[in-house]
Amino acid sequence: MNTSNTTPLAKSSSPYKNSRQRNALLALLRTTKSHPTASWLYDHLKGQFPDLSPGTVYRNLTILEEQGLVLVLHSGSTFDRFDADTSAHYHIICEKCGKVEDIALSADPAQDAAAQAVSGYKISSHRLDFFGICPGCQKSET
Amino acid sequence: MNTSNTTPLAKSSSPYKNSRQRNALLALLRTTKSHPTASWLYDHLKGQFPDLSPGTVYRNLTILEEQGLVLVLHSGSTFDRFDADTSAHYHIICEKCGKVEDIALSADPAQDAAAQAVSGYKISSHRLDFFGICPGCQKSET
DNA sequence: TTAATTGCAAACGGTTTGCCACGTT
DNA sequence: AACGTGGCAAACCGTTTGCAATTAA
Repeated sequence: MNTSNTTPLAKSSSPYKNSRQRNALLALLRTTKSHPTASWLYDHLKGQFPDLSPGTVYRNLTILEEQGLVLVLHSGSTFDRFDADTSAHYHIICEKCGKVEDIALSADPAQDAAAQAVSGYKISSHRLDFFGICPGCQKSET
Repeated sequence: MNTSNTTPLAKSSSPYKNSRQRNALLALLRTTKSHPTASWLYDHLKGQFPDLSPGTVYRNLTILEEQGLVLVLHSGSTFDRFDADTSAHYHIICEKCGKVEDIALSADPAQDAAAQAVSGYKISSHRLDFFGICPGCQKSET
């Protein structure tokens, strides 16, 4: 048996330390339902952290995602959006202004079992996104 | 009434010409269900068009999408995938190897009406993607 | 004291674009 | 002839990364 005190810490693969920037980032993301972009988060955190760099925002978003505290939305643009609401819910995306909103349709967890049966995949999740024109953009349509 | 023969062609905003490269691109995309990337398409077309450039592939994929002949899949990677099957169908994505497959679940068009009623959006489509581990990757899991 | 985190700046990589010659109509 | 298209190369832009200094534990 191993009697030394140099025993490798069993799978302590993520020894995160506390970070003011990361805490503020998560707090900010939790104040909004607008599914902001990294650049929006960066701009809004600069008030608190004048020397903030984009790299810090991206690194921390990655960590928060690993921790399961944040979801990344690949909404179809060239940039990603982020969501601190990790409960099962669906989104609706405006094809004109690019806005991403939650949609009040209850998520159906049974879908995963059906998909698993049909595909042989081990399903972990699904996403359902609707595309259309939001009420505001409908008014101003040409 | 307008008797001149310089009448602007009413909204002829897309006077596409025929193009060997674009025809071959669509033909190639129609031969596969693997939802290939632009780079895969580029590599496979180089045989026919040794001087082919990536720009041509991207420009033509954009045109084919405008024409409704090709769908762009934002599967969560840094790059997009393309699908010449424009019928309503859903996808399943392997989180390990990145493969994208069609899933044999019938699409439900009624979803759009429900979403429209609940959101006030004018819905045009929805996408449903499942995430999980494919049979092949399950075997080789650590 | 150890190691995670930060800011900075440079690099990355998929995609887009300007330019001019070529192909299609 | 008119104009969409192709090839080439440079630009673009959101994101990632290497590095030395800072900060958390």
